[in-house]
Amino acid sequence: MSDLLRYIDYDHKATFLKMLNQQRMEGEHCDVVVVVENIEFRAHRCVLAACSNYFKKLFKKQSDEDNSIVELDFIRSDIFEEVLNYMYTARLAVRKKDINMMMSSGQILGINFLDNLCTQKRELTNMKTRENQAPGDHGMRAQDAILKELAMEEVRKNSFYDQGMDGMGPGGSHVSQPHNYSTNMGKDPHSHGWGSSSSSDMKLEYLLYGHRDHGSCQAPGTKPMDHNAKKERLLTANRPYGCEHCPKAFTTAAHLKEHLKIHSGFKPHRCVVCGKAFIRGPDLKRHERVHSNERPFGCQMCEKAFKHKSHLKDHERQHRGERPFNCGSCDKAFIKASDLKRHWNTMHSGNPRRQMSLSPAASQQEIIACS
DNA sequence: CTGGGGAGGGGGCCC
DNA sequence: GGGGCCCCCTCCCCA
Repeated sequence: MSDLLRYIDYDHKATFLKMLNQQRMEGEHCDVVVVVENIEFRAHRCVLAACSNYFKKLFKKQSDEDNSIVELDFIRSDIFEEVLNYMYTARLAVRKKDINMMMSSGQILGINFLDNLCTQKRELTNMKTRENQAPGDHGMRAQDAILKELAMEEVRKNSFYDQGMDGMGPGGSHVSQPHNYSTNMGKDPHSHGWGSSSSSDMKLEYLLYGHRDHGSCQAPGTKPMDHNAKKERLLTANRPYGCEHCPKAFTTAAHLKEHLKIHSGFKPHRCVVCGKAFIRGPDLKRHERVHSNERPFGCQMCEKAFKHKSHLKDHERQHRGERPFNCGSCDKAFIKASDLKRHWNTMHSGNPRRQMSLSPAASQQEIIACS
């Protein structure tokens, strides 16, 4: 289930879990029956709605007292069984000959990542065939597939909701009761906790793509620490909002949301000169000084000017003769923290007495994380 | 020639 | 969006 949750809009995840827990407390009963080719499949309404735009829209139109039987005639029972299995386990098993059918069914149901996974799987299957390898495990972990995609190409903008809705063509689907599929989908953020699709597209996107770089949150140069130990340490420091992808934790939900963008790999701010992309607008703005050569941070004591304010700060220490970064393993001192780090890595990294200290002038700052 | 350090530059990302 | 801190990379100088 945890893998599945990666694909659900961040804002909806809590609601989804709450509903699931509530249903568990009520005895694990499934509250909807889906009939396909006269075969009944029992499922949780919230699971279906969380994974499929089709069901999300469908259940939005129904009150809880409405019929809890849904009949589908646009999908094969064995395909639906696998789709259902995917919804509950985030594992997808599909025969090669059924990939197209699975993809079209996924489109109609508004399960876009299912479509992506089938594409991946088809390519993988073709590759295996070409390489004349014995067929392996057809079950493909959803996150692995997406991580594979991220490793192979840059992240493209891929509208999740829109494609899902477009896939539901007229006459392509119907259920036992009449429903108007073109109204109100996602427009009421309060009824079930499903937020507005327009405002959550970006969040959906990065959650859809999952974690891009598992090692990115580890401070460079630090000894790898156990993930749980790190998380525990961070969470105890009055940071209740922990990231589920890395050990970091934050003081507010807004900071966590901002941080989650890092894991998406989604960089909407692109430099028109060199094409380099950034997560944040201000970072792009700063980058543009590379091309414009604008140097807004001038030194008061000499003619020099800098593109980064922090560079000016480093530079000003030269004028003041400050060397606040002291090596704990020898008597060297440095103007810049990175110089100290480089020195320590080259001169003392084999030294078990791994210590660096700061002069009183810099003791307020936590300069370098060093295990 | 090589290694260590000074200094500038650019990016990541937390607050 | 801005401020700020930290990191790494690179060029250069010098012992």
